[in-house]
Amino acid sequence: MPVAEAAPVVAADERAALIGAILRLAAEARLQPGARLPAERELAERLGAGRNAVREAIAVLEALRLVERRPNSGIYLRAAERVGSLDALVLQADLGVPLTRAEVDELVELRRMMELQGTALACQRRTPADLTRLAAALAEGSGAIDQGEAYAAHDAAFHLAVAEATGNRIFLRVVNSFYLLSRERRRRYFADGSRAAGSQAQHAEMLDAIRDQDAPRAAEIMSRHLQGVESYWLELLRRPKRGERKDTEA
Amino acid sequence: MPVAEAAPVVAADERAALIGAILRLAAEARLQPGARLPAERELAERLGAGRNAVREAIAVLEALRLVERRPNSGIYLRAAERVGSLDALVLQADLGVPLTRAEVDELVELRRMMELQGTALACQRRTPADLTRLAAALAEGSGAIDQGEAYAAHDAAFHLAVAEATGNRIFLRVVNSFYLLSRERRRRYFADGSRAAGSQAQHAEMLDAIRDQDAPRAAEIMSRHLQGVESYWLELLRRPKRGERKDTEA
DNA sequence: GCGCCAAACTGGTCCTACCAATCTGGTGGG
DNA sequence: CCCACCAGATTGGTAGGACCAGTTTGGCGC
Repeated sequence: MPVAEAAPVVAADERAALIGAILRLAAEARLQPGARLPAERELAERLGAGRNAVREAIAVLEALRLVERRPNSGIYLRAAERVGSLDALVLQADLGVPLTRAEVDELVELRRMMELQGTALACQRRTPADLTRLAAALAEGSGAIDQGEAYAAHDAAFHLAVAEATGNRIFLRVVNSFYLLSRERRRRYFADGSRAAGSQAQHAEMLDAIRDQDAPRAAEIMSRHLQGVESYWLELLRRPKRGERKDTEA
Repeated sequence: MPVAEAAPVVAADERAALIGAILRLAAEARLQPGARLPAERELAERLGAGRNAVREAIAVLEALRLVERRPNSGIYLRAAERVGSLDALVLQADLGVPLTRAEVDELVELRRMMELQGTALACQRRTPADLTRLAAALAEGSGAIDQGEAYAAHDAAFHLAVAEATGNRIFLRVVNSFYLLSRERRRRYFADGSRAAGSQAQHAEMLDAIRDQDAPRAAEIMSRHLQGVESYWLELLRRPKRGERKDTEA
């Protein structure tokens, strides 16, 4: 992994930075799953932090199933790439660790799968309250465009409103994690201001279809809608802009 | 190697218990999203723990997006039911907090959605290594039945092997979380030893279909396969056995 | 060469002491 | 009477010390 890399964009909290530092340290040491990490006291000293702070970071890593603490023995890496939590990825994204090329592929595929199913479900179950929420999200998006404000968050808000309209809150949680995971990418995507209007128009179409409970049409619109982002993401993978970190990571 | 379903049985470490205690405290106080939790020092005193332990617990809750810490201000509840992490549910399950009736409904629906899609994908992409893994998982399941050992973990292992055969590791992560979430239920389901054989037979069929890349057939088998568990789960909701906690929770 | 025990090490926990920012309440000036 | 302002209490954030109870290890004695 590209060592060092001074503060990437968001200077995540110092606490979060500690988590990142520990992950980085494990990566640099080429630790395999099952390997033991340095002892808490040593981590604290090496990272220039108190043992207390280190323990908090480790507790988080443990909750995300990246690490296992064995009392009186040590802290051990887990096989994260197989069964690590989805939120472990979200955390890494928060820390500025870029997604692997493969992870982006997978995320794109999974997002499409779930959004299509979600759209169909939303058509079937949307309540008046859902329609209100969707309309509100849409309106806020329009407002943002008119005011020249950042659109990315409003795009996410609309899609999450669709997910919420499925009535399945666990589904909503998963989709929300996807959006947290791709926040930075979305921001960059909509940095090109011309994209917001197109997205917004498709959202409007989608809302109509959902209101009419026309699942096939809604799914078709969503499919078309996703196409834009997907091709952007996959294109980015093909030739990363200079000045950006490569999307390679173990 | 069978994917980690390393059921610590008593997952309720004292540390984890602290997390549970804090959640319980918030629930009992009927705290709404946005409300402030007691200060760390007060939590420590009220729960009979050190501030240190409390802070670790809070750090985990924050990572799971159940809570937000505002420096020099306080700890605030977040709107967990909308955007809380999926792993927050896994954590709660580990702590022994039963799923809501609605959550079980949603989990059943979501699991079906994803397993069906996953089966189709697995048919399309399975590699020889995947087939080997699937066969191994199947064989271990048979072994467990012959030896009269608990089958639940082997059931999960096979399904996770299918998920892994999709080649989409993020998909695998999500499905894995589902399985962690329903571990206790699965254990109870297979406590009736007669169910293992039927499950095993369907797994074998499924493996055949995946080997033949016959997606429609594999999906059909999976659908039938899921039916059993689903009706069991939903039936449980209708009339909870006495002696068990009711599945109602805020 | 083997077995055993003590010392070192590990995570788990609590405590104290600060810091810096926030929030509060009261007071003094207008 | 009202408002601006300041001091003190409160809060999360962090460092560091001190134990405990197991585990691991290494060396000593047999």
